[in-house]
Amino acid sequence: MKDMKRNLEDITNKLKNNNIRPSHQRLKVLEFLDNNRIHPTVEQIYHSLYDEIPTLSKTTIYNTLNTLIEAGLVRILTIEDNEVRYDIRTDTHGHFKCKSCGNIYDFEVDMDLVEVKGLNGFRIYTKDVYFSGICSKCLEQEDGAKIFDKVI
Amino acid sequence: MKDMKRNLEDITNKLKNNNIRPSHQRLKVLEFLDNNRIHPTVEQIYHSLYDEIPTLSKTTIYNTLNTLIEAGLVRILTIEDNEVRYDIRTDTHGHFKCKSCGNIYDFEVDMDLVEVKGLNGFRIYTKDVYFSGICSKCLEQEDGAKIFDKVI
DNA sequence: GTTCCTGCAAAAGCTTTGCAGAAGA
DNA sequence: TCTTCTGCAAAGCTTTTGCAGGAAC
Repeated sequence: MKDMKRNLEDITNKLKNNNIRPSHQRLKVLEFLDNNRIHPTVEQIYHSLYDEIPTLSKTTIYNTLNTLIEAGLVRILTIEDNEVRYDIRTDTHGHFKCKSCGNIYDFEVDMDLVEVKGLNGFRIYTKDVYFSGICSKCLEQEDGAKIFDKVI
Repeated sequence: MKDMKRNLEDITNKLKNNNIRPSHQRLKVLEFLDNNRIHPTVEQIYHSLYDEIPTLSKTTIYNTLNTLIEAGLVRILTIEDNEVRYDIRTDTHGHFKCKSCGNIYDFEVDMDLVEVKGLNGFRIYTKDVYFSGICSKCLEQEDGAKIFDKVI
């Protein structure tokens, strides 16, 4: 288990290695993404850091995220209409959105095994998989059929 | 090959079966989506129909699309940030976006064969697959390496 | 006649831009 | 000192809402 100091050092180096100045705000944003794997929106990041940095502005969150995306340290998730989310995991993995609680879960998927027809001669750079439904926690708490009726 | 009249009749029935009044605007929007499988944006639909219906408003496009989505006749594609697209195909299929020409291609994918880890006990309703890269046409036209440098 | 639809204008959100002062190298 | 970063205010876009007139049933 990493201690906080070590973690901060890692994040600082991550930024330095990509020629991004490790400003306080940038460190905090990247640290938040690293510690909270919830695929947050700009609003969530802003709200979470606001107590700690009362002078923080949303512009800075946008600036920082765009910088991190350009450097390949973060990627955008366009899971659903009108909610842009950000993910610190940049390797290929799937996302599941629960229609009941709204949480987004990561899952592992081996896309190399997927059979695809109609892309002969295409060069593929990125592969994304997005599922939606009801997560196990929500299914335990409520009657599944009731939820089904609610969301459809 | 279907003639135009027959096609219009089909579309009218499709609306009627879903308790949606087959107004002129709605017919034209659905017809456009059916004839042009380009996963258009609101802007594209509006622009394409404007010549034919000069009184058309974007509000109507939005209203119509939301009605069609609610009825399950159309679905939203959230392929990339800040461009919402609409698809008349509602069965499971993949989408490929070419980073060079921007076109979106459909492809067939058998998601039942995909091995997934981490979703035990989850109920899955929808499965979406989104790839990006360079399409075969663009690869033929230009040197692949050059395009690669350009988009990365 | 009654219900539903269209489209204008305005409002509401989210994201970007311009820029001046602050911070960092 | 010089470059880069932050954050306020304003602008730019996309989408939604309120509503009055019009169309469909």
